[in-house]
Amino acid sequence: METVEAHTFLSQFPNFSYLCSRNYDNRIFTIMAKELKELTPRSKDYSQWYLDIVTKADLAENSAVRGCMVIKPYGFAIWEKMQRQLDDMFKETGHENAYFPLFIPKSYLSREADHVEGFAKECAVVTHYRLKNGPNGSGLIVDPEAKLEEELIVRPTSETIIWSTYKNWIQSYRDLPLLINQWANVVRWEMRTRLFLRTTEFLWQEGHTAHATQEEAIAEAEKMINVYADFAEQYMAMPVIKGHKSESERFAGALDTYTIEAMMQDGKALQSGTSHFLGQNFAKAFDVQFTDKNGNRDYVWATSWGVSTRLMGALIMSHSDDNGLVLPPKLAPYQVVIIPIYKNEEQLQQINEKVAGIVKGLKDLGISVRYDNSDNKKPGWKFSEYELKGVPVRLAMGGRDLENNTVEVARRDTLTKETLSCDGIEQHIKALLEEIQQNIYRKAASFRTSQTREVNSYEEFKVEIEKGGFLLCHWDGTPETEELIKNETKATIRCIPMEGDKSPGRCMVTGKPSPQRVIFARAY
RNA sequence: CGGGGUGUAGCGCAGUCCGGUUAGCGCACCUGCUUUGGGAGCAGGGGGUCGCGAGUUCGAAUCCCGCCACCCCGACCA
Repeated sequence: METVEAHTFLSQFPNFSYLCSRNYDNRIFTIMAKELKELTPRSKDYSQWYLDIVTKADLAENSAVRGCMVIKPYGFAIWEKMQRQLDDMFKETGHENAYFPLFIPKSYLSREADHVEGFAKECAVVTHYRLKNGPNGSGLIVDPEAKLEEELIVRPTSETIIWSTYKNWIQSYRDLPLLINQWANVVRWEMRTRLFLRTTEFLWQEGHTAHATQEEAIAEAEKMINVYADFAEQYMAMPVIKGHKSESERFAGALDTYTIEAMMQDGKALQSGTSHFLGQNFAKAFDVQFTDKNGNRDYVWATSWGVSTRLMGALIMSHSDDNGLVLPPKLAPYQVVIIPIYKNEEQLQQINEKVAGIVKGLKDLGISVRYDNSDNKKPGWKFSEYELKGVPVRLAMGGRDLENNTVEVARRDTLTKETLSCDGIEQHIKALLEEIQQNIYRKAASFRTSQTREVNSYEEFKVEIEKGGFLLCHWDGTPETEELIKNETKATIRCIPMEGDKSPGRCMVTGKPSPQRVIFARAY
């Protein structure tokens, strides 16, 4: 794929300049610009559209916040919907929320060998606790007198601080299982960032559980990957494949990592959530033992699992089209927007009255609705605005509708519209929202199916991987073969699927036996 | 850390090679009138240390030197 400068790209495809913002922030978002180019079927000469979701942090041109992002109110409303739903699902599965410190003493991080190796390279470190005025008015400087005895790490993930706390919480089998979730921000100083998908600071939830037995911990890890898959499919309308990570793609410190993998509209894979079986590694590193029913001491068994604001990127990249966002009704901050079309104040009053009844009817059915009768924007402007924001259903009411007792109903997913009677419109819209939710999912699922294929030889693989999508192949299970394929094709094993065809075969590279096909793809 | 590129109005850009009126254009913003069923039209208006510093010159956005910032590609990664 050719390389295109972000601004050049955006000037060619101006309706994707919703990746820019207007009047808030002057940075272009180069997120996905190259990839989204493939998704741009047409182009209108709009030059200033923006999507009120996110801006890249621009704090005094400070490179220290490079790769961070500011989520604007509308974007955060989407995140809140996701967060609330996930939180409900965690609670239904017996988890409780708690909050742990942002700072982790450096020594904690080094307790678990694999863990430190995985994260040490990308940690933000606090070394001092005070500033002072520099000599000759040179401004604020770090006070060299205020050096910390032990540096503090800004958490890249919270295993270490949480397990050092669990040590004090767990004495007996009666304290188990311990099922805790934390909503928090974490920092990973990646060399290269991508908006939403890999920001330096991000919001996420991390669950950390402790169990009396290995079986119970494994069951927990599986349970949570299923929760994530349900959320992705039922709420985000994004089909995912559940599976195990290969050894080399595993979380630092885990014995097994479960993942859900989604396919974006450019055919690339996005790891959308992970759940880890940690064995007794952290229990041993932090000396968390309990006494069982028989009076024996043993280390507890652990899991951790998380999803992040990356899911917002996944949502955008799964469904968006040339007119902007397409939100599944279950996650839309408002599911219906109503726009009046009027020639004068008197007519607006009539429409206001008519619409009030519809708004009430919709709200009674649990549908979130916004009536935008602001008079500083024209109807056409509003139409485009709410399309950009991905509002699933738009109603328009004007003079003609007043006379005929009708309303115009437009759906975002298909961009079609029809004029319907106001009688029973609320029930119709309720059904329509469900239909849109399903249709978005169907569309994504059939796309994924069309981009997934079995490949049996490495020669064929090298050709097919260039076309994108998921390739189902036999692999001999060794890190060496995996590494070879990655180096030669940039494709990685996304997962070893938990479901589907499990017939054995022979590795496409080495010819050695393979128990089942695994998914290869290029990934974000 | 390597390779490439870019800094000019709130945003997107032209102008730089080849120095020369008061630095332009589109969008956005403000005012007025007409409009309102897919991002309105016309008229008028406001807004600039040309990334920063030093130099060459009668004269620098433009040439030279130094610095800074940001973006893309790669290594790394959720």
